[in-house]
Amino acid sequence: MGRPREFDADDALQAALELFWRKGYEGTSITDLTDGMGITKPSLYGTFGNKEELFRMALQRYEENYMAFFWKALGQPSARIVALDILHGFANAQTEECNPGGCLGINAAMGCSEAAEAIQKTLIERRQVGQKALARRFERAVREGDLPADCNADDLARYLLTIAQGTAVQASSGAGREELYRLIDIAMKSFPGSN
Amino acid sequence: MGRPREFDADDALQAALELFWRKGYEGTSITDLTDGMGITKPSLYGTFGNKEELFRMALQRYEENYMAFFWKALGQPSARIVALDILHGFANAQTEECNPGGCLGINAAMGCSEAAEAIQKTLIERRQVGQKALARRFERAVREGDLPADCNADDLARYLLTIAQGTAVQASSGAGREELYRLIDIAMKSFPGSN
DNA sequence: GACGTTCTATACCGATCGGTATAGAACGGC
DNA sequence: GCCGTTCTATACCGATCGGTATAGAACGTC
Repeated sequence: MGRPREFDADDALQAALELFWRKGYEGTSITDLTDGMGITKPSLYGTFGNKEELFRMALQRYEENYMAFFWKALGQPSARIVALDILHGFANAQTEECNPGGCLGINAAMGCSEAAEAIQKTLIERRQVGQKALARRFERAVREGDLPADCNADDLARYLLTIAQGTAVQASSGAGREELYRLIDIAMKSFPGSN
Repeated sequence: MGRPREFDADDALQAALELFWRKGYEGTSITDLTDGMGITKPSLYGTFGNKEELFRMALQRYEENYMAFFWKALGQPSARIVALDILHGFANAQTEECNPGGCLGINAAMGCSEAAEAIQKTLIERRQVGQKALARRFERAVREGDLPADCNADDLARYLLTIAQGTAVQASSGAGREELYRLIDIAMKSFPGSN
């Protein structure tokens, strides 16, 4: 029924994802997208709706394909391993050779015009969802005696994700994986029970 | 000699600085600038050259008026106080009520189009200048016995500025000063000699 | 008070922004 | 082989982008 599309929508979405990752939401123009995805504008709008919807689809793909380590890490048996897996997972994603540097969620809309504020808000919410989930995991660790009773789970979760957000900036500035790993070694000395 | 300008160039630059701080380099349009600065386009171009030059002047003003604590902190007598002053200084600047949230250097051009790559590169360089200066200060501390001999000054400087960059993201996402202060308390547990 | 100078105000520039209308090409169903 | 459908290609839309030309207004100087 109807003419078959001449491109692979999944490949095109991946190309869009990488463009948004590198150049941000507003920094990526429709022409950048059509060129990089290898499709024409009507194909883009017909398949993905519009720029904002395309970005949201790319963001979902990003979370599924690059941030999966985060939710997997929450299942680790000890809080320390949870923390280490998360920091190493972020460092890996931010410095993968074949990826753009840094983090899509940070690069996309840190500062932006009014037109992108809805996207900016979404990205802030996504960060807070992750932070809250990590805090819940640490609360459980406190209840289980895995973390000391006087440990503030919210503060500890915020601390770890602040490190991850900082490494995103570092990676976008050219830092390599080994440097981020050494940084994580230092950061983990703050983790309860390290001394 | 000629008609006197009807606006205060310093006030106008401050207004531009705050716009760039909040909306980033590309997210701030010339119309945003002329509206916010209360001047017309010919006045803007006549006084500040063009958008890029205006941004660079705003960046210089930012470093002088909001980042001065950094260079002052380097003069503190102990490495620990240097580190604390720097982290608190960043947290203060990033959460000042009358300021836009976060950090101009982070908000301005994390992800951007080709047109802003020169700005992006400048901002990366400015971060590295600060990181290198902090590393030199810690090297001195190692020589003076203020930090342990096995302490890697480069890694420690990177760690602290990664925290600062992370708090910039947190502040742009709505975190308050008290939350950042508690985060800094945790981060400082990694600092050599804390236990 | 005419002059050169420096500002401001308006109107305009080509280019690009995100998005779409129109026409034609490629399919399955009948 | 014609039909409805769905894709693609081109050309186009108004709006906005950064930047400027032109004209007039406000000054000090002579």
